[in-house]
Amino acid sequence: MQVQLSTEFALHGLLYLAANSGRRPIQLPEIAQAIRVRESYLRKLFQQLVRAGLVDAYRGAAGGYSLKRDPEEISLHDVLAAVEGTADLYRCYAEQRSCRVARPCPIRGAFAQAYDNFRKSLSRTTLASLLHGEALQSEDVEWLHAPV
Amino acid sequence: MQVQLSTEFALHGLLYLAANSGRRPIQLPEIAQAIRVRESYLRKLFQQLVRAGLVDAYRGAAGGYSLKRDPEEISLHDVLAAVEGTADLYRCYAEQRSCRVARPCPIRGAFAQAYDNFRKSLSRTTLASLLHGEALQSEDVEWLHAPV
DNA sequence: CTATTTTGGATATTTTGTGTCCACAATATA
DNA sequence: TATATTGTGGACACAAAATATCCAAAATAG
Repeated sequence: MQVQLSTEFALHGLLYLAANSGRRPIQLPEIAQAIRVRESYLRKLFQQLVRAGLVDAYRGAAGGYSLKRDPEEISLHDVLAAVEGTADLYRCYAEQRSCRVARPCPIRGAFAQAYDNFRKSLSRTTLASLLHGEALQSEDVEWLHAPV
Repeated sequence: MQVQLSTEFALHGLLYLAANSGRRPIQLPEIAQAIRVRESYLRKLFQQLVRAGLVDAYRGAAGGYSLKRDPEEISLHDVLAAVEGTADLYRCYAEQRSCRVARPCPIRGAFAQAYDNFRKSLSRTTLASLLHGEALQSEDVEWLHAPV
């Protein structure tokens, strides 16, 4: 049970967009270079983020990406869900094969509740709080801003 | 991010042991049949559970497996940890490549806290509470008892 | 001793995640 | 309108992890 690397990169990319929301659309090569991920890979990732409704994409010359919502409105959970989906944590494989555990299944229930707590906790952290949160010194945000 | 099938099966196996803790060691073929998992697969799983200290194994004729601790003392989290390990949920891959996010990393911190909530929640459910918990009707436990 | 039962290692198969490429569609702007 | 630019979607290759099986060897009850 681990968060995918894709989620980490998506997060870095989104933070870069959040930190540079003044300027309008930012091209993929710039984002890729800033967060040190290969362009070809990040390209696919951003397609997912667009489909998930986290960023807007603009085609053509001077196109690029920008956040669709305010950084305050995009939580860690939103990003995780966008990249990795929202399937149940506990698959209950046995159920499809006439599992005889009680209905409603107490195992599934326990996992669902724990997962819910997890997601609630993640929902409390947003791109904005990561950028200017308590844990982040102002100097540390440097890297997120565009190169001169 | 999903709980592995192995964890589900381990859980079923352990519940069977818990429900039959009166009789002493129970052989693998019986467990496998009871929870409807192929013997060869469950065998490997139980080796993990032994190494993790959740069950005792007895070799030789009349050998088998039994719980090492009381069902009240084995939580969902114990089982999950035994099967899937206890690595950090968020790997922070970028850190190994000179990530410039702040230290301590706020992303890692947020995930760690959420994961902690998740595990705390799982720790509150034990084999015992699954067996005679509120959510489980007495009749539903039938299947966990040895065939006559 | 002997029959039984778990062990540990090797290995095969399937599924999932990671990573790349390119023809095509959309669009700003000259 | 022509052209250069930028994202899209699909296909594909590769790597890693999960799932699954087998068997010779070790341990032990009787």
